[in-house]
Amino acid sequence: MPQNPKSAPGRRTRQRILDVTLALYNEQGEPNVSTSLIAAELGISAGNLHYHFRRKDELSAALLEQFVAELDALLPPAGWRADNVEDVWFLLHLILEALWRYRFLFRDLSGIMARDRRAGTRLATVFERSVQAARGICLGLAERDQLVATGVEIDALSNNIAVVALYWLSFESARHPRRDVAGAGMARGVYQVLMLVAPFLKPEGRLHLERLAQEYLSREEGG
Amino acid sequence: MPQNPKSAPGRRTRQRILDVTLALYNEQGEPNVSTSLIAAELGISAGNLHYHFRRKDELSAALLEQFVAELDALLPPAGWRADNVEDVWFLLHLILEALWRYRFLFRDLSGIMARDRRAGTRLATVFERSVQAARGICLGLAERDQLVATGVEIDALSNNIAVVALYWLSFESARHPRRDVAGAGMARGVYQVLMLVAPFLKPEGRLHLERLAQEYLSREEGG
DNA sequence: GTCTATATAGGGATAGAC
DNA sequence: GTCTATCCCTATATAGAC
Repeated sequence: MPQNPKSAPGRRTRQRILDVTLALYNEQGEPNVSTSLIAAELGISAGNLHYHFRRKDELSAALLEQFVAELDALLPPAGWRADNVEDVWFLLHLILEALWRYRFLFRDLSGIMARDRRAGTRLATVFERSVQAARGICLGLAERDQLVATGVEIDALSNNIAVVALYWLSFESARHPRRDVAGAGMARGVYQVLMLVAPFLKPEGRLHLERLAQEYLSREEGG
Repeated sequence: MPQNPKSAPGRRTRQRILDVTLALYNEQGEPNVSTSLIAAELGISAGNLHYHFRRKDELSAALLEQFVAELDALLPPAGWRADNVEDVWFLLHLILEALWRYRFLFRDLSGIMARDRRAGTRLATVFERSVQAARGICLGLAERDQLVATGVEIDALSNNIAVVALYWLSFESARHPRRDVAGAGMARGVYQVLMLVAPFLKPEGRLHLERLAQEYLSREEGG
């Protein structure tokens, strides 16, 4: 693709800033990262940084937008129903990857919401959609006679799926400071979520899941 | 109780500072609360505040100690086993109350750990003990033939109990910004945790639990 | 678009009087 | 123990040259 030497570098700089900022936020937490640090890390001046993003919260807001966009693309639409356990597995894996990439957001959730009300609404929407996706998993498997549960149970289960999926990585890194959580942590997260569903599966599906799980976990923890 | 007018006011001031700081941290997040704000809120000078706590992190650390102490007193000892579902219910309720009182900690978990390694270790220990307490619930009910699950299932279940118990309140307040989460939120949290255990209970215990749950939830949401 | 230099604010922390 | 006054530093943000 041809690149206009006038405009293309600008776009790339903007994106480079976003990338580096995301990395720093994830490492040290948004409140602990100063604009000067970001600029230094990029090898540009603070002034230049402010040319691209006038204020720090514009930068943070842009990252939040990226996150919401990525998760929005991943989360299935409103009426969606899961087909089978393998699909659920794969979907969960993609979602946990996205959560890991933007894990800084989960550090100061209420702080973000307190400072910027629009951001809060945005996050609340994503959370709500997550619960709905979880419902889609349960209802889909129920409609295909793979899962048996009452309405009340599905309600509770959907909530618990969302909580474990969203917070598993935070939980793991809090529990094991200075351990690299990324790879095995995500596999384990998917596993934990599916173990929520397992008790409601019919015996054959449950066995199938357990076999999948063991294989998956050993592969991830070995590699 | 007789109070020495020389020493008693000092002790009370120190505690008043801790109380007000805790409230502000919970409302606005630790990084967003300045020492001057704390002093203003208390109606004392910044200098006086620094007389009691030389540096801000000493203040934060003191609050963390309070939290660990309170939770430590609540969490059952290592070899503990649950007797019945009612006890579990009550225990969970007390724990969620403590988590709610110190909810600011759950905003910037990794930030806290990054800044102060001792604090991180401290929190990791509490998390670990929470998982062990969850195991104590499962194993206790299993030993009394109220619960049926394999070792693998109990492992996964213990982790999930801990995650939901620890993060439920964060989840709820992120999902419903500007709603008062305290009362109904805690009841709902206990309910969600017990719904994790329910599928592994024997039929009679499960029914018993469901009846308890409905009653409890309606009471809390009504009042 | 990028730099250097600078303004301005705010927060943490100290000194010394009362 | 408490106050007032003040210092120092860091961080955000701006101005203007290149």
